[in-house]
Amino acid sequence: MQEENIIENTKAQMRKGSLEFCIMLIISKGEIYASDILKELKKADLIVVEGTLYPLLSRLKGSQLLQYKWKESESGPPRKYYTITDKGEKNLEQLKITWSKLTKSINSLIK
Amino acid sequence: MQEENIIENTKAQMRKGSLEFCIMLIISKGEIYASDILKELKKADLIVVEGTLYPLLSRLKGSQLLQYKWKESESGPPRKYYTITDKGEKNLEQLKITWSKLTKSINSLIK
DNA sequence: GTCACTACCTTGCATTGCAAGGTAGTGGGT
DNA sequence: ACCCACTACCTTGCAATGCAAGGTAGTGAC
Repeated sequence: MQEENIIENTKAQMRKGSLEFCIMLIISKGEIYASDILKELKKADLIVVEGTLYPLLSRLKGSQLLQYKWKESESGPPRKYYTITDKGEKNLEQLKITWSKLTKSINSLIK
Repeated sequence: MQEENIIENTKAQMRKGSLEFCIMLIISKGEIYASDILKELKKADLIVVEGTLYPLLSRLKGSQLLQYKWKESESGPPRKYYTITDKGEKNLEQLKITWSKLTKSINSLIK
């Protein structure tokens, strides 16, 4: 770890911590494919790269929280469109609760 | 990763992400030693173990965000009491901003 | 002197984000 | 027919780091 980058590093850690949660949130809003997930994350100031996203999507698929369908693109190679499963929805509800508790805990530490 | 423990795992990741931040917050409130930091974290529902805390404190010390003084205990071995440095305070202010932005981003995804 | 307790710290493993590099489909220009 | 740019998918290898487990040492009670 570079001495200069402590803040950047901790920032990155915070982001990492909520990554799965954020991705589940995005996909829960409707079918979407990887590149557009990256764009959504970027819009929310949560920088993520391909090498992070693809393995993560595979993991979530492997845990049956997500599923995908291949769809043709109008221009370019076909895309994997991800959607959330019932199991995924249930998990996501739990994660929302967890997130809410965590933010409460930390906000109480800040005060 | 065990299939059963997806929620626990993601919960753990969320906790990890904010660990450094939380520890800095706790120490910024006044000098404290490792075992009491663990108790504070537990009170805030942020479970951490020794094997995590000690290396982290060393890292933060190495980055000059923290400093410590040895103090005798009334019963038992001496303790390392940690305090935050000026550099640490500045970092912590940055981290508070980062945290605030992150929660806003994620809360906007939740809606 | 031994035991219990507290407090410090280290080792080795597993997870995982990420930079970098790889494969392949589509379509436009020549 | 060929190449090139673009998009989209995925993998490899490295480095960071949380954690279980185990280790060292000071204090005081019996």
